[in-house]
Amino acid sequence: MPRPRSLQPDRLAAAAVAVIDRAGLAGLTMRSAAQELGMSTMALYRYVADRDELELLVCEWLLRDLDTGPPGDPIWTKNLQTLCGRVRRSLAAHPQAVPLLIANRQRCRTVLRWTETVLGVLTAAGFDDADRVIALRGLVAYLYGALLQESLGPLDGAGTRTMAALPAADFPLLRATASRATTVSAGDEFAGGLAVVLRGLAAGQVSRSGRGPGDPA
Amino acid sequence: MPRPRSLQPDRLAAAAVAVIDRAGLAGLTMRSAAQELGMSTMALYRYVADRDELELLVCEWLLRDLDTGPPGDPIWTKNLQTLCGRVRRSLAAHPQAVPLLIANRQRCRTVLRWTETVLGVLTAAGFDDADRVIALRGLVAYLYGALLQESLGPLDGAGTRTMAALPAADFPLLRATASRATTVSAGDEFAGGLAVVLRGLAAGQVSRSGRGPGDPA
DNA sequence: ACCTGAACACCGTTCAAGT
DNA sequence: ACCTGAACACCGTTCAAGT
Repeated sequence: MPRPRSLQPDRLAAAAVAVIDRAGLAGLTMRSAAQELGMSTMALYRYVADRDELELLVCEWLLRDLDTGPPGDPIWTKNLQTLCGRVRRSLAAHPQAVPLLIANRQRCRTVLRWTETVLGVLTAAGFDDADRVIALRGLVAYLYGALLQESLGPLDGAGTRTMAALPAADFPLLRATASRATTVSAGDEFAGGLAVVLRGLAAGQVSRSGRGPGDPA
Repeated sequence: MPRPRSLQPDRLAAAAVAVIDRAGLAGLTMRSAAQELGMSTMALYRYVADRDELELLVCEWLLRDLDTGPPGDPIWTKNLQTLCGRVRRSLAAHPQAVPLLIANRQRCRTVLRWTETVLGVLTAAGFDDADRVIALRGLVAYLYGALLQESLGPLDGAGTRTMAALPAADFPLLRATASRATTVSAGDEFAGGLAVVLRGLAAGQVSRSGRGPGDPA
């Protein structure tokens, strides 16, 4: 006697995100997600093959409203700014989920569509071949790093306060900068760093040196 | 009858890193680290209070040879390039440990000393107040993001190959870029992206706009 | 077909016991 | 003091059973 499915995948993802928001990423388990839905743990396996698939479902759910279309501004750096800002906006309400998105970035279809659009902007701006690879990876490295910093250690968080209390003799600049940091908003920090990267991209072709600074001499 | 300690903290950290290199970050457990040393699991708790402290020990061990002194080049961007390259070099042999370092970045003394030196370079270059905060956080965001990308998805890794096999109709640029990416070395990628950020920093004062692109309108 | 609960092999950590 | 092993409360997942 077949019963109808009691769950939409959307509800499962939303429940998992609710757990993350309340208990952190470490608090998300198959058991806690099931409990959030009032189901047995094993019932989840009707909807996802394993925990990995649940994480992917969460990523798609987080980005469900992400506009991956080209912004269409005549200035290409402005388009990249908009595209990065949209991702940040999608995650703003769920900062603790950021590491989960980064881990699943290469399998999440929405991320792939977003990346295709970013590449369209870069291509129209004249980037090609290895330069386009480096421009994309550099931009995305900043985006992930910035979102991760916001997620793990907000500027007004405990880590910053700890640094502001460091011994002045050993860490004078770190102390001063950490104190000042508490007055910089997360939005200004993100926008300011992104402006640096975009100015660097606009300033010319990217490097094509043979050896990186971290490579063996 | 007191027995002498059978272990130096260094040996514990080295054993934990050996496990990470062999079995990945998920493979590091109190049990696996103890087994690597031929001790009982609980013996480790003579040397660290908990798993968190073991992770911190690993971070300090990974950076034990990191030179945190100012490079002393007359060109300040070159100094930042050197300082970032040193960190990358310290982690080159242990890529799987990168997420662990990022998670512990605010408690690791070596990271703090490195940051103090970076701030010295930025200060000498004329950065101050909020601009210095944003320059530091932007540079570090790139550094963490780039190391994380190298750690989680190397340019010649499975994720890139998957993207290169995407349907050409939906992802033409992503396909082409992923194919091209396999021919870009990790060192060139890191150096190229870093050059973008440094060029952006050198190009002028950082942004002081009131609202970020990911903030609510 | 959908859902459940017991069970298995893990995990970090507490605690009492051995030398 | 240093180290051990059993035990507890977790975890993801397998499997047999219920409706």
